[in-house]
Amino acid sequence: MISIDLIREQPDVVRDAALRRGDDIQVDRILELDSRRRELIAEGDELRARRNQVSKALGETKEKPPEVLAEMRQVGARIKELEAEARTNDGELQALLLAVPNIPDADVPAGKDDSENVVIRTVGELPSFDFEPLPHWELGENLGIIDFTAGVKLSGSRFYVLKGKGATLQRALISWLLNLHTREHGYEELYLPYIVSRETVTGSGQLPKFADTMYHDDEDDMWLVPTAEVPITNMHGGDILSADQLPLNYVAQTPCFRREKAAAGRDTRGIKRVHQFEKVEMYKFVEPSESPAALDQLVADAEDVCSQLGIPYQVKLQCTGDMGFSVVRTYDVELWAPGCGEWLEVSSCSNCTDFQARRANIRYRPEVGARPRFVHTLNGSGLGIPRTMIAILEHYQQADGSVMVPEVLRPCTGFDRIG
RNA sequence: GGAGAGGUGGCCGAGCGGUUGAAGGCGCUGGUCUCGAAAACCAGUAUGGGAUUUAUCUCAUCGUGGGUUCGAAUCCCACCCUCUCCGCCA
Repeated sequence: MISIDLIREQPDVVRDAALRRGDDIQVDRILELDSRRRELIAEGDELRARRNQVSKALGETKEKPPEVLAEMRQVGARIKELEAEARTNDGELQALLLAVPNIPDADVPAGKDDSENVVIRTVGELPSFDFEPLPHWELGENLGIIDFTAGVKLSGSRFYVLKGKGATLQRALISWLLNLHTREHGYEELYLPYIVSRETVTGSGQLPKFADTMYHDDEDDMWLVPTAEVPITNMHGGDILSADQLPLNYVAQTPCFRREKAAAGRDTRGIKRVHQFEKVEMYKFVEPSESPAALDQLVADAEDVCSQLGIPYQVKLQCTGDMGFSVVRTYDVELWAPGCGEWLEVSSCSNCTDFQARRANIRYRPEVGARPRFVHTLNGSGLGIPRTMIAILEHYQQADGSVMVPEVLRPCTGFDRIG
């Protein structure tokens, strides 16, 4: 959520920023509702002040003049009217404010979709094969480690089963990642609920706008997490942190549940886009002045994973049209998958500045006695597991159909080759 | 799931219709004292909204939402959460 002060002071900046993303927002209506809001508060407060004064006086004497009581009854009724109008007014205002996206950084390239994202750097040589590299869905089936039929049998399309060394490879990858981030990158590990309340899913911004992208339990009104970002953001919801608690760096591995309705028909082969997948998520709560550097660190941590896996990757800066709603700047990290012949987004690292913090009400006190300020939040995958598995399988495949395990994972897998 | 107890400021805890935004204690910050520290003493110490001549004025908030009343932390209703015991269970 953006600050109402910013819209009041610089409506054009906010409007133009939304247009750069391809969103049209109702700035004029927001300003109108905001000024009505203040009128309602002024009148209501005045009446409440009078009522408080009279009630106090009545409390001090035994006299209860009926005409005063009658007048106060009217004042009370008017206050109720004003409160009702304020509720409707604020409801509409809130809804419109929640639809205003964050302001992209000035140097973020304009563009309408991911085709206009800008490659910042490419690291590592694209491998050449003296045989035709296979896509992971063929490798996985040939090796008996990915069973698509079983997934469909159990749950339907976009579900799969990992078997044998495939399942072990995933488990090894997860523990290697968590070890790396906790031991070398300075993150604290969290184990989180995978099913969260409506309040939690609202605090991080998925509700109300993205309700149909999540799985939901009607009976208890609980939601399956689409990313660890949801519970982590709300860990400190409503808190006022002290400056010496910052920065907070968290890492958590969770499954992510996504209905993928909007992507019907896209990426239907393999495990690139599925309804349930594992992800290791990095998350930072920092002081505002620190957030640009924290974003660079997040990207560096994701890149370190790619380098250590020994797979070529590239870093892209998202253009305005591809950026998420709550971010000012996002870098994607993509691993090269020679079998499907494409760069796979395995991490998306974003600076949300105070946008999420404002919504989830996460503040800190810069110094003892100072007014609380909103923190800045950042998140980045480190990494998404299925796509990393794809890159590993396709990059390390051999002419005989087997797959070598990357060096760094071998202590965790206990084997160096699949097949 | 059943029975009971309870949710008050950073924490503990009083209050149970009217000078209570809230006693008292702890903590924290500043000061006095001290070579320094501790102790003691003194002072200060919530968050958010609105107005503003930025000195200040005002409103809201005692789990949440309603209700009663001139007036609610205090009474009534609903919901949420925590704890204890019983049941069930990985």
